[in-house]
Amino acid sequence: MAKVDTSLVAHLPLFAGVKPEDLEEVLREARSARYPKNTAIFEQGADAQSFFLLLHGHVRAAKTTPTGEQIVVRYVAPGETFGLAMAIGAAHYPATAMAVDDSVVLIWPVSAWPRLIERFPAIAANTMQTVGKRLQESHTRILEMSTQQVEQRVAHALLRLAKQSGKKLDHGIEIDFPISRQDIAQMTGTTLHTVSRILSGWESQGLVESGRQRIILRDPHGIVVLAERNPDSGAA
Amino acid sequence: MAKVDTSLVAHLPLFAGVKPEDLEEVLREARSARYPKNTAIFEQGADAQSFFLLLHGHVRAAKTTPTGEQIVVRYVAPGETFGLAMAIGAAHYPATAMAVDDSVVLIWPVSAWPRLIERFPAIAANTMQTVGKRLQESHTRILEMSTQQVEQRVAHALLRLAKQSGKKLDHGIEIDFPISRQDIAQMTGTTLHTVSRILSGWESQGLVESGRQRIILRDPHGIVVLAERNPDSGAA
DNA sequence: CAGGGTGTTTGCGATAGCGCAAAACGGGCC
DNA sequence: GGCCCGTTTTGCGCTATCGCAAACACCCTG
Repeated sequence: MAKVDTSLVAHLPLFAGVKPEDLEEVLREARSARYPKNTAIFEQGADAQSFFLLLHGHVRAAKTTPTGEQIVVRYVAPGETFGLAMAIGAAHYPATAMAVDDSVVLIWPVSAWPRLIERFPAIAANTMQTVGKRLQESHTRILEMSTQQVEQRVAHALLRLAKQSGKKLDHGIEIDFPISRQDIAQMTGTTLHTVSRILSGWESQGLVESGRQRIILRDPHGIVVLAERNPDSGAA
Repeated sequence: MAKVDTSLVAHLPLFAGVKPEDLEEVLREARSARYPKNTAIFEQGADAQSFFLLLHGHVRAAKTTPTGEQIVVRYVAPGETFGLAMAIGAAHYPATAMAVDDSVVLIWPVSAWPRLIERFPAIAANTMQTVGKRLQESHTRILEMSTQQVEQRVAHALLRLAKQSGKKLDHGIEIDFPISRQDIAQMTGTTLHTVSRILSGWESQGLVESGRQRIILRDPHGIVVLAERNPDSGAA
């Protein structure tokens, strides 16, 4: 297993406030692993034995209901942590993590957590902020699901994905990992059919360009307008 | 301002792992205050200058959209903390807190937080768990909003309220604070009209008894059945 | 005890979005 | 180069739920 260069991760929010010379000690406790596209990293309900930092690739965290329905909790971008169950006192992972692209992660055993935060309180503080931010994002999502129609929610979801994982092209912004209509439906609380109809519509208006598991925002500003427009103020 | 007896709060999750003799020191940094029914404790967007522990009463945390729509983030029960913005690194309160009943709270200035968690790391850990639990509850709520119909969501919401703040009566469980149909609508992502219709239906089936800002679950088990039933498996 | 105001109930029409089904598409694999 | 499979598109009918409006009920106040 190749050693991870501290300079590659020193700037990450997780390590803010950790002295560079200490960082090596933190990394020594971790191992790295590669997960090919479409492999599970951990399963919902499994014992939370590790926590993770994504170095390369993209990971989808999804939650499944007893009846088999799924929602996408979030997409993890490089530099973000995931599988923090133990930090919040959960013994089992509350969701399933799947690599949607070939991905490389750092893995710490949960047993290292108490020692880490004792030696490096900044890590605990940073994690607290991360969890807090996710809580606020969740609330935003609930707010949107409560007050907006599907089209607006899809617009917001795409804009967030573009911001988090967008690759700038000269003719727009491309979501930088494979994502299906079904995935977007599971992020916005609708069906793949409705998402497909919406994207088709947008495509014919030149707002997006899309294909199999691929979406390019051709007119991000136009989508912002859609996202923010009051539903009953629109033209016919 | 009356001194708060440590024995009244020693058992709260927030103080788990804090030695009783240290508790007094923690409480010395707080002041207590009383908020009459229907007064705001803090407003969304205001500077987060304090964090709170509810001693008596009930508090509603609600978030408002730019266009004036509201959702209820949660109801705070006695013993719970709220207004933790600063713990998660937010400079402003992300929601408005309003006493829905005459309420008594302990108030710490945010400036006390760094000192507190340094001297009593258990408090930081407990807060982390609290925030983590709320995050999971948010995800559950998103899951429900994505996959269940309104009637089931209302059922779940009432069951949660009953669990958190239910008063046992011989003929059922009463939600122990004033709550309107509108409030329930804002918890479940629907309209007060739909909630009213649902409750009327349940009332005629003997599942609940309700009135002005008052709800009694007469048949909690029956409501559990509703909450869990697969929508398309029900009888007429 | 009457008045006013907030919360609740209910009817009715409108519709966004679902659900099902089938066809078209695309692309990788052999 | 053809085949197979997962993804996407699209049509069509259906209905859960909204939105508006009006009538009510209840409580607190004066």
